[in-house]
Amino acid sequence: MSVTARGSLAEALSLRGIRLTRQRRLLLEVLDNAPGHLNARELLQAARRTDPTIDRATVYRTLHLLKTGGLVDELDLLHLEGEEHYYERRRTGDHVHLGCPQCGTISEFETDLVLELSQEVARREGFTATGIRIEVRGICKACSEAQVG
Amino acid sequence: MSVTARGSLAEALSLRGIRLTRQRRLLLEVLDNAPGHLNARELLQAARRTDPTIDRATVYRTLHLLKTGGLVDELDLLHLEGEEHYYERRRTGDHVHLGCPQCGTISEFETDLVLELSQEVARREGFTATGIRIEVRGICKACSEAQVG
DNA sequence: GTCGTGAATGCAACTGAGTCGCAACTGATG
DNA sequence: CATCAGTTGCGACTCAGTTGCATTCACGAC
Repeated sequence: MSVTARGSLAEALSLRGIRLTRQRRLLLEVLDNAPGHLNARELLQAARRTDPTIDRATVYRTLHLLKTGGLVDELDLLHLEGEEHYYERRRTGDHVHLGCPQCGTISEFETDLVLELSQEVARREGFTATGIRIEVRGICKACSEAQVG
Repeated sequence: MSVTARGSLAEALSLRGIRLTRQRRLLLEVLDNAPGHLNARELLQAARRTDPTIDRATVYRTLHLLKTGGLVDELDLLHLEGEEHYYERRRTGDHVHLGCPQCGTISEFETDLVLELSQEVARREGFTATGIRIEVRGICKACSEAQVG
């Protein structure tokens, strides 16, 4: 349950010579345990439930750190939920975000096509992908079934 | 060269019962003739070269209209060039944006994998894609060649 | 052509995400 | 435990994007 128990994020930080402060540990924990995608405001709110003194600027600075370190991915989820950015822990399996504007649901989908795409980009363009973001907008199964009957 | 000559955007608007005002015609023309991707501020600046009285609010309202009408796609280009959104005319061929943080170049890449992806999403999830956005971050050919020698 | 009307515009004030400078504090290291 | 560069909290700031409202305009009816 704690980040230090799971290890990787905190370890990755200290490996990069980044100081592990109380605030960073807390933010990592919140990100790790979040059920869905969080934006900066939600991350701040959640963190303040544990440490009410943590500041907005710290959240932004930490997110920036995690982004450039490749530990967290920044998404906007097709602006289905708002204009802000959302953040998620970077995982090993690349995945696609599916957003349905009708019900507002964001789901995830894993497919080898993501890997194939980065390979094709490398083969045909000589472009070495370090990160890939795929967001699909459309009508989810539940909504299309509800529409038909 | 003019939007009305090319037709589709302006036509598509009037088909939807959307009034074709002087300002909208101008914005469509600018978008159509733009060499790369424009953000709202750049679009405003470019439009003001022709009509100095056009307002920021009109630009945002028009972009919103074009987005929801599916005539324009909104991108953030992995925030390589800034935190704002960028806009491009929606075309028939789906394409992928390749962004290189080292040189700041955004290039485009067409591949059947985009179509395959939307088909796989439909087959495996029952999700009917209406729009798809793929942004790849990585090292472009020029930069990796420059690095090696 | 001109008229009437609802839609669109310009303007100015506002909201809220994200940034920055700085003084106070603190985690890692010896 | 002393040191100090890196980090935090704070408050002020920037700027993208929105909104309410009075004025203007596109466009169909006549």
